[in-house]
Amino acid sequence: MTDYATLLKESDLKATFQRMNILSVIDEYGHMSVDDIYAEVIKVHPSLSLATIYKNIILMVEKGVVVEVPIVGRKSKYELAKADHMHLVCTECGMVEDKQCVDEADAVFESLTQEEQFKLNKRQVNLYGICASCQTQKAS
Amino acid sequence: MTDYATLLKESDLKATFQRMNILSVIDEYGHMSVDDIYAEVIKVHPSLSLATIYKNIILMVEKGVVVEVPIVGRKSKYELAKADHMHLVCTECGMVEDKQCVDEADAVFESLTQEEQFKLNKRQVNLYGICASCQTQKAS
DNA sequence: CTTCATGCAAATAATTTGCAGTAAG
DNA sequence: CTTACTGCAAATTATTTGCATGAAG
Repeated sequence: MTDYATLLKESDLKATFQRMNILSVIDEYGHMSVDDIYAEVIKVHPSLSLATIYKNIILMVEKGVVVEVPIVGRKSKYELAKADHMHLVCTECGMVEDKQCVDEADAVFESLTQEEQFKLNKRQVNLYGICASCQTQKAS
Repeated sequence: MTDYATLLKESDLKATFQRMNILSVIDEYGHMSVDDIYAEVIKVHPSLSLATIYKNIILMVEKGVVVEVPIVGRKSKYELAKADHMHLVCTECGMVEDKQCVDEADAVFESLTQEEQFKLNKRQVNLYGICASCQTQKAS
């Protein structure tokens, strides 16, 4: 994914310099909070305002370009919309890693919710723990 | 669960009127945001302050008495600590319902993370969709 | 051109903190 | 008694909004 302009236009959003910057930062790092995005983006475009990030995150989430990933004990992060997947979340360093969904599990969720007349739209699986890198650091 | 006093003392927290109120409200409704708790609790104890709720939620989460449930597009809710389970979250009305975990899925998560040297501590599964009651309301 | 987006500053909402007064154990 | 907890008000942080200017299509 590099063509953020097309992505934006397909969602009826003008392809501004600012929006493309925001998307590219999210894309590059994978999972970013509003503050993370701001910190990165002003390196390239120092006058880009926090308000613009807030406004655009809200818009892009509405349009489905970007997805919110709420996390225990931290501010939400945002990622580019993509195929359903799970998250490994390190409770030490905050790192978030994508992990492919497991069909077996998905099938179970599907049937579970159907029993209950619940119309399932979106699955969110976050696995919290300590990443390999933080484990070795703690050991030392 | 009714003995909030014991629960608190076991966690080295004084069993104050305020804390027992907060716990009983969470217990009664299942999943409550800070504001929800405040709205309920002042019915019984009108002078109980929001600050007290914030301070205690933080404390009780640290002590493991209460658990944060972060939710897409809304403020986090809190529930009493209990056996691992999943959540059905209605994106219309915000209702959250507990649903028992599925052993098969858990086993998969366990092995998936082990491969990766990730030390898994806590699983969080949120299934977003529309609850039966909101579906019938929309139909009408 | 026309419409929508940006940036700033100001407004609002959310959360945290300090501290004097209370209550729990 | 002693220590920890509460409530209030003030401080901070987070998020939203209004509006004049500027850029996209």
